[in-house]
Amino acid sequence: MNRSGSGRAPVTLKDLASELGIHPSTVSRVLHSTSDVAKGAASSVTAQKVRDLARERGYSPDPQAKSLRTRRTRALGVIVPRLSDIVLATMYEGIEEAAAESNYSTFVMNSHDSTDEQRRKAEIMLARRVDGLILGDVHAGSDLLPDLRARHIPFVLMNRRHPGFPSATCDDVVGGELVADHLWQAGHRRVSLIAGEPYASTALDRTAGFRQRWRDLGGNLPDSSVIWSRFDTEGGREAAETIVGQPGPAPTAVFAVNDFAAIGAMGTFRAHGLTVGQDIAVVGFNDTSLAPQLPIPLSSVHSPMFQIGRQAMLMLRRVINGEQVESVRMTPELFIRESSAASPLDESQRSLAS
Amino acid sequence: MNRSGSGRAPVTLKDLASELGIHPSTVSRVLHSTSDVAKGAASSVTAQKVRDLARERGYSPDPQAKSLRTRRTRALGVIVPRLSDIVLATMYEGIEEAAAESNYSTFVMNSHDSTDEQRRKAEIMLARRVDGLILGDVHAGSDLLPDLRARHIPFVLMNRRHPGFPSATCDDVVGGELVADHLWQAGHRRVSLIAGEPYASTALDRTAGFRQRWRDLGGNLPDSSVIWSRFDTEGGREAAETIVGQPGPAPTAVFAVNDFAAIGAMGTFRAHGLTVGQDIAVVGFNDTSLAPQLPIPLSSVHSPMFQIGRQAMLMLRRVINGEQVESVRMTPELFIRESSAASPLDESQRSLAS
DNA sequence: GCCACCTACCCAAACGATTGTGTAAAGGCG
DNA sequence: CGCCTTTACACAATCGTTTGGGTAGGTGGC
Repeated sequence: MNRSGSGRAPVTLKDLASELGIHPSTVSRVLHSTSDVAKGAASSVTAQKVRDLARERGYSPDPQAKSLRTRRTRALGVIVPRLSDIVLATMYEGIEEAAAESNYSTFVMNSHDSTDEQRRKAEIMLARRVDGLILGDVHAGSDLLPDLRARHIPFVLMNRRHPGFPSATCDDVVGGELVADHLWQAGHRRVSLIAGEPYASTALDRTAGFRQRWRDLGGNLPDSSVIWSRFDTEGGREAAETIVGQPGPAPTAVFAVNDFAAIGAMGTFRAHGLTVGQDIAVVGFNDTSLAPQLPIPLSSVHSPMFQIGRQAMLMLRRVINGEQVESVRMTPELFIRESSAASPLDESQRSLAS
Repeated sequence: MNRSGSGRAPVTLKDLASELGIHPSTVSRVLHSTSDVAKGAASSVTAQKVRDLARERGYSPDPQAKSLRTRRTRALGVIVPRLSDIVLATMYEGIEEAAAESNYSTFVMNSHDSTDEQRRKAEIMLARRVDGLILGDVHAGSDLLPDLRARHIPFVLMNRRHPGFPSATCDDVVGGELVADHLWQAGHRRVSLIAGEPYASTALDRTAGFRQRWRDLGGNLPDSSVIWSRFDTEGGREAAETIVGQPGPAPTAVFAVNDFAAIGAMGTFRAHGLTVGQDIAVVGFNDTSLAPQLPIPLSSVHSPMFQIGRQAMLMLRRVINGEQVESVRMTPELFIRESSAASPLDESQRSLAS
């Protein structure tokens, strides 16, 4: 069984020690410590010889042995709905970068936004003895979180927040407000929301931020104009289909809480003969790299996804070290592009145009 | 699993053994084996007691201890250019699914398509003592591969291939041919290629497949019509800019070897007043979930990304077990959509139309 | 000259599992 | 009844580190 992996057996502490004629523990202390333990461990001459030989032989400590002894794996578990969602993937890139800087490694798993899978994947991670978890897929009423806390497992939330637990997120409420301001100022009065999944705080907060601000501005936004949907293009398409099919005058603007839903919606509108940016304004969320490059560039709220990932990792590290942490909400920024640049036509123009 | 409220120290073999008044090794043999070693290890009565207690206490073996002894970590390393590329992310989902089925876990890292980082990340993975590597970012002239082979490290390639090494890829040559056939039959005679990065076999094969077939059909495709580019929207935009700016009659069709490059190109064409699908046909590659949902649905060659990921994982498992493996090339399929559905206008119609 | 204190190490016990070998008791056979 | 298998375990080494204790020999103070 051990055939193929046995290229060259990795060099161990004992190898180095016996080659130098000293004890493995001495080698360990020299290599291991930041010269505070090392000071008492060996003469500077010996220490140098040890370090030189270690480099020469390409010594790298066996992480399994180390973990066994120290009870720390320096591995983290990351659970996301799906990595093929560019938003989560970008956050993961932030995690990975920050993790690598602190000599952590990360396992990632997809939960497909199923609470069952979420729990199952978490248990797999814990069976691997990860030092902590980053959960990017928490659901509104999750009972996994109290459970993990009761078991004293270090974890932080990412992207979606949950009251009472530390999280790194975008300030989604503000994001929603930005869009409300923008559309109101552009002259829109009839809007619809493609609101996302009601179990995700991102969807709830963006929607809530928009609605509250819209009301404050004097706008009217009936419940029927808020369409809950999946986060992907297909979800956006279906929601747009619903919007188009609704009785009464069509909205002049649509806010989709996710770029992909927005893209799906744009497809639908076009299929119904509406020109996005003229007949109907569309605003997305996250400002994925696609948004500015679309045939009709998509207005979108930029959320610092990469930084959210980095923050989540840094927070988790502090939780692991027993520190108290506060949730962070990073500020979003609205980028207005062609998909929502024009003011709505008034009714007379509208009928002329068609 | 570890549902019991103990919270802190996981239960060990020794705990179970002392509670039952037997030796840890007996417990190990009972739990460890698929009743072939277990048979001789304990009476069926004892075995049952062990299994019951293990379940009750939520025992799960310490993977670090296990690895230390067995010299197998059941962890794999995956290196991709960037996980925020939906193509690679989808492949990773396939890997993860297949890995989970075989009780493997995976580390993923981004190399940003830099050979330096690629090597560095590989070393980090190996320092973690992964059982094998899946490389999704191999470059044409890579010297990392022979190096890994010389060190007897089990690995397979994914997405991109490299002569002499096992890989799981799409049959990109066939993919290119499909596009050539389609565009030729639709009546196009002047085409340009947005060819991708010349160090990626995907780009090379798709381009080569197209060019060869195009010539076989009697077409003419000068070198100047093949624009090498990045794989993202920005790359597609730039390439399209180049195409539009070239002297002589503009092409009636463009084949971009990647959906994102195609999307970027579509944006550029539109900005230049060209209607994609009428004035100019565009075909992409990979058939990402976006393609059919775009405002102008994008024709694209579907590559079985998820399956490629699964295959790569299964291949790696066999390599780890010392088996001989053959590369697999999975067959692509062309989906024709609005972006390339129409036949090109001939010159007279063209001048009338404008 | 004695004691205390460094210096520069060594020793050995963990950590939690796997696995080759040993062995008492039970049972079968002649 | 003695001998030889089984049966059903126990024992102990081992994987590579870390880490709390030694300890021998030298140095310095009084």
